[in-house]
Amino acid sequence: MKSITVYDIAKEANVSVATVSRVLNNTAPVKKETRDRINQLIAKHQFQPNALARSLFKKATGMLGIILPDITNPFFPEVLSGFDKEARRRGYTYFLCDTVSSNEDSVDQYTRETQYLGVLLEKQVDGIIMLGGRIDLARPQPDLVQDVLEAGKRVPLVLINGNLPGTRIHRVMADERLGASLATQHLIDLGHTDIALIGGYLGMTNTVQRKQGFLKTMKDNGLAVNPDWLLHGGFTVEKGRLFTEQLLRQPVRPTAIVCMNDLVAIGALKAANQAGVRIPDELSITGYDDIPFSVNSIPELTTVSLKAEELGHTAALMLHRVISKEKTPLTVTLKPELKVRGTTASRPLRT
Amino acid sequence: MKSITVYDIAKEANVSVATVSRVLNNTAPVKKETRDRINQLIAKHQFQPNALARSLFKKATGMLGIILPDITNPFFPEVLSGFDKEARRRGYTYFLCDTVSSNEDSVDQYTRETQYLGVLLEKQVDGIIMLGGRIDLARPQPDLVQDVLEAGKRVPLVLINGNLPGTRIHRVMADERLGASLATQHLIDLGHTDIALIGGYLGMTNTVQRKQGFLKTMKDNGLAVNPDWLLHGGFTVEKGRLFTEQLLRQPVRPTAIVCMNDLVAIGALKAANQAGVRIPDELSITGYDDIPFSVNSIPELTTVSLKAEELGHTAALMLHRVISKEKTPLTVTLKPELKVRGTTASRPLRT
DNA sequence: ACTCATAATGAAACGGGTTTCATGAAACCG
DNA sequence: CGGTTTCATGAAACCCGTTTCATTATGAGT
Repeated sequence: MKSITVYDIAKEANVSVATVSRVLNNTAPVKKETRDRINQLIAKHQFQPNALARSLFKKATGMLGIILPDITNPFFPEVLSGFDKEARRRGYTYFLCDTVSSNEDSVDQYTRETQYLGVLLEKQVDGIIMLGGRIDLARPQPDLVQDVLEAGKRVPLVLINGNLPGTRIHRVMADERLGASLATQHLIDLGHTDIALIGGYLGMTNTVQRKQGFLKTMKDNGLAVNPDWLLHGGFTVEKGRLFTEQLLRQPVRPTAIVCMNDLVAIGALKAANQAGVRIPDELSITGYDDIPFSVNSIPELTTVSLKAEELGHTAALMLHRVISKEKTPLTVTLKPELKVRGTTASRPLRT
Repeated sequence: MKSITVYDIAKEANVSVATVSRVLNNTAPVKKETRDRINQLIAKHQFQPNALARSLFKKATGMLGIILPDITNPFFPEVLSGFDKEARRRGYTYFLCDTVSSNEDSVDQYTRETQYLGVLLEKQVDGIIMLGGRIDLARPQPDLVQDVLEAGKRVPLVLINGNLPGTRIHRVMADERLGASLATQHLIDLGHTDIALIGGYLGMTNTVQRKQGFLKTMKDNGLAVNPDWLLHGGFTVEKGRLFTEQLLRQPVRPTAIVCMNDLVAIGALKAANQAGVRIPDELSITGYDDIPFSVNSIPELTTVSLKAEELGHTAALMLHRVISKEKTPLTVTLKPELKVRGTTASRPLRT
């Protein structure tokens, strides 16, 4: 029941706790004979020093926190996996804070993020990763921004896909405009002119930026955008299906759809399938994120790869640098890549 | 830089630290006037007590650990989400320990699990969830089992889908035999007699048990099992595809395939698709796990639902009960459910 | 006015380590 | 051989809260 301590070891080895500590951390020379005796006792009792006590003194815990919206969205495990690898390699453990899964009591997400920030601060984590794109300008949340900045002053903090321009917060971002542009240009190159854009929340930075990329590319190619073909309000499969059904009901149908993420694209796929519209012959679809599953749809999804793992990996590295006061750039922007697979094809001939 | 402490507050309020502590925890009456003064200072300085120091004294940290194989496998985020909800509701935070993602240095998974056990113990977590089914009889790992038992003696520990019969470790499990039986019987009821079983590792408990369920059901229905149609050695999409290609190459093909998990089933779907075999008309396929994506394949996957979220949820609840010394059964077994969707149909007529 | 219970508060111990400072012993050096 | 290092080790302070114990102030009851 009662766990054993350095004091117990010290007493049994007939030395001071200081000596035991020195053996544990190899921080000063100890006579071989003494060291052996202590090590033996440590092994015998399976003694493990209490990390709380150690951290309390050292003012470093080796613990990080990562705040993300929803582990159930397959994009995030990818990011997390990249983060995990790097964090682990550097000897950190981390708290996972899911702001959506845990949201039973209808507290809004901003509040939840702030709450977690507080909890992590209390736990004395060495650093925090925030992931989301919820912190944005389109719908500023002064309190949260304030809290984040405040937290950033108290503990190293790295934002993934978070937009907080003009601040001194470290960030790693994906070039959203470029990504959307890639997808759009690909479709245009295939001859498409009637292109829809669906999914996302206009209150979120990523959505806004992707939309900008889409619009600019259309404009640069001299193409008109049909306002009825701009459907926003969700990132789920279900929404994707709904939006696509809506598009297919219209008198003039687009020949291609740019989706705000892969989930929405899957929804589009399902709707098309149900309506008997053949993919990609009659309708081209692009996704966004390149979640692992995008290669498992039939046909395989053409999508923009955010390099989710790299995002997480880079953030972890950056955070570590900040913690250990190494030099590191304030912002790193990752270039997405277009993965051309099976859901896009040349524009069908109009009947 | 230097964070402020109860001492700073105490000094500024001209009281003892004891009084500040009492205000913080509302643990003894404090004169209103004094309390207000202290609260004001706390607000002013945004003071947050150091959880390390508090935990050190209280011998309770409010921290849990969850060890799982691979967050990138879509089954685990589901479990995690269920766990997260409940843990959060009870005021716990938790460390996530991924034994595969973080496995760069080719340390085997058993070792990694043991390592994490040690780390979590050091960090003084209040309890641990282990998830996996890696701890098994088929391929006993005496060291790990020993370590787990040892850990279980030191800290409350709940196993999800872990097999450690005859021990006093708390467990929540899915009835694997029943699940496999459900899928198999469903196919038999549809008229199938030539049924293959693919995927999984024979060294893992879940695989062994599912196989037992399959074999028993076949036998109970007086059906023969073709040993060439029992293909094991992996849980991935890729493996599923390989196995299915192998099946399709055989002179006599099965008319139905029971897959060890949804990923394998997706692979089977892809292989069939590529080979021009229509699903479900020419070949029926069942999955296992009911990952969120199983409703997004085309056609939607018939699968056995493990109720992953409930698994996580139940484990969290159980762990909490153990921690707070409430009574709780040693083992809870969840009954899986068959979700009949689009990949199974009546046996095709033999040509 | 006089107990007695209760409120209000401070001093000090405690939790389990790490580190600084001081001291004695052994080793090195010219 | 005396002086300077280096080795080896212990005592005590420190990290930052919580709790126990003791003491004084306040109020109720008779």
